[in-house]
Order: sequence, then structure tokens, then C-alpha cells
Amino acid sequence: MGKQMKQMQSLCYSTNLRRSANRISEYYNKQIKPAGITAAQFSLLNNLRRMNQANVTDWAQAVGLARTTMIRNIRPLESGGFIQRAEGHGKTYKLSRKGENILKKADPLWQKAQRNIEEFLGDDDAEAILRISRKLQALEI
Amino acid sequence: MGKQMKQMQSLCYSTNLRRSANRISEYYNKQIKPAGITAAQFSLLNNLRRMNQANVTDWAQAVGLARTTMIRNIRPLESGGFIQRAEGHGKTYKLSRKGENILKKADPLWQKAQRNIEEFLGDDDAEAILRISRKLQALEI
DNA sequence: ATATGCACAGTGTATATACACATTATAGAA
DNA sequence: TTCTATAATGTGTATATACACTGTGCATAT
Repeated sequence: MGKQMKQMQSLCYSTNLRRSANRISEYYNKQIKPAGITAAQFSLLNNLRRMNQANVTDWAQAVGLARTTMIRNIRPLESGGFIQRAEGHGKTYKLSRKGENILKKADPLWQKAQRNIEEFLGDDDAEAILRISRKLQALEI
Repeated sequence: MGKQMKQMQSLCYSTNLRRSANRISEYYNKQIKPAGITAAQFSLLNNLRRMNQANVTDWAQAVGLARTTMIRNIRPLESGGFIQRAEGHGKTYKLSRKGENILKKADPLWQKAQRNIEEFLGDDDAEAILRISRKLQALEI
């Protein structure tokens, strides 16, 4: 999706953030697609890499998703062979070799997308995204 | 979802916008729920109201969604009785009486959510959301 | 030893989103 | 009037997201 503005401007912060997320997800997805994963999956795998290994609850916690959402997100990652069960107490996951390789392949594509967006939005608005996101994660619901 | 920050901070603009959209959607959904619709549906119905009537293609265009997404979004709106087919050439929709009433009921709840978010984020960041969204809708994909 | 509670995992259901592909309607040309 | 090109609509499939509910296993209190 995404081109000609016959679009109505909304004042709703929720609507505008959803639209923004849709557009930018589309963009990152197209950039990262050659590596063989989606932008969201890239993010999940990156988090798992930083944690070395994790159970569903902690992983969901770390990426800011509902645990039950994480369970669904794990399925294509596992069936795609990007993650595997880790030995130890409880049910924990870790990156597979394939997962590590695909991260390596996706990383420069992500970097490029980041730079492009920074240039497109300008430093102030790019920073604003991170700041607003940080605030909203602390919003009491 | 949404509370305790055991969350990893990401630098990815896509990830951060998705997270932001998730959190704020949750918030608006909870606020608007007593009216009987979701925040996204409130936005769609509001757009349809402003257009008086529209076919799927134009409606999708106006709200910045893929046409095929709009088709799926229309289903619960139609089965819920919030919209109905409008007479005329082509397949067009308009608000039903029930749809108008539910908009009236949801509007003050939405207003309140808006004010709360404005206060929570501050004017600068609230404005930044609208500005960034406007920019991103024009992003060439 | 059993009961009870808590932490963790999973399913059913529903909305939201888009792409690739298929179908239908409609207007204009021959 | 029939053919055809274009616009409009719809489906299959897949990911992404969350809530309400269910199961399960372990630790502790009685």
C-alpha cells in the first residue's frame, strides 16, 4: 500500500500511530525481504540473540508483546528453522545456525532502511519516534 | 499488555512505531470499548461519515489502508449493523442509524482519550505524532 | 500426603494488515 | 451488439496482535 495522498488527515493519535506503523513496516519489510524474513521477525530474532536464550514469557516481556502473541509469532520462526529449543530447565529457545546467518544477511539491509528513514524524516523526528515510544511503553493501561 | 519495563530498548524505527501503535491502540480500545466498537472501527466509521457514502476503493484510499484490508475490516462493521449498502451506481456503503448512534456514544470517550494522551505525552510529542504520520504517508515505497 | 496456590504454557476466537491471484462489472470501440 | 480493455471487487494465504479461558507442573503450607 502507500502512495497518492487522497487520504483524509485524522487528528487521532491512535489512528496516526497505526498508519505510521503500517507504512514504515511496509518499507522495512520490502527492504529486508531479500534476506528471507520480515522486519518484525528480524526484531524478534535480534532480541533473542541478545538474550542468548529465553522462555516465551521473558522473550515476550523483552519485546513488549503479549505472551500469547509471542507464542503465535514463534511458530513461523520455529517452522522456518530460525530458532530451536535450548537445553536446560523449562522450555527455552535460542537462535539456530540458520537464524544467526539470516540475521547477518538482514543486518545491512536494516541499517540501510534505518539511514533512509533518518534522512527522510530528519534527525529531530527520528529521535521523536524513539522518545515517544519510550514514553508510551510506560503508559499505564 | 503493557506495564513493567523489563523491555529492551530498540533503535529500529519500525519496531518502535509498531510498539507505539500497539500500546496506544490498547489504550484507545479500552477507553472506547464501552461504546461497543474498537478504536480502529471508530476511525473507519468516522471517515465514512465524513464521506457520506463510498465504495471500498475510495474508502480504503481515504483511510490509508490496502483495499483488500478494507474488505476484511468491513465485514464486522456490516455484520454488526454499523454500515449498510447505499443505493446508487456501484457497491457503496453508508452509515446505518446504529452506526451514527454508536459514533455519538463513542465520541466523548475518544475525546477523553485524546486529551489524556496529549497530557501524557506533552504538546510537542503529540504534534510530532501527527507530523511524522503525515510525512510517512508520503513515503515512496 | 494432600491441597492449594502460583508460574508458565497453550488454545479459541476475533480484529487488523497486506500480497498475489482470480473474478466480475462496466464503459467504449469495432 | 459484441468484444475488449480497464476499473472494481473478492479470495487464499500468511503474519501480527490481544483477550478470555484452559491446562500443567511444581513448591509450599497444613
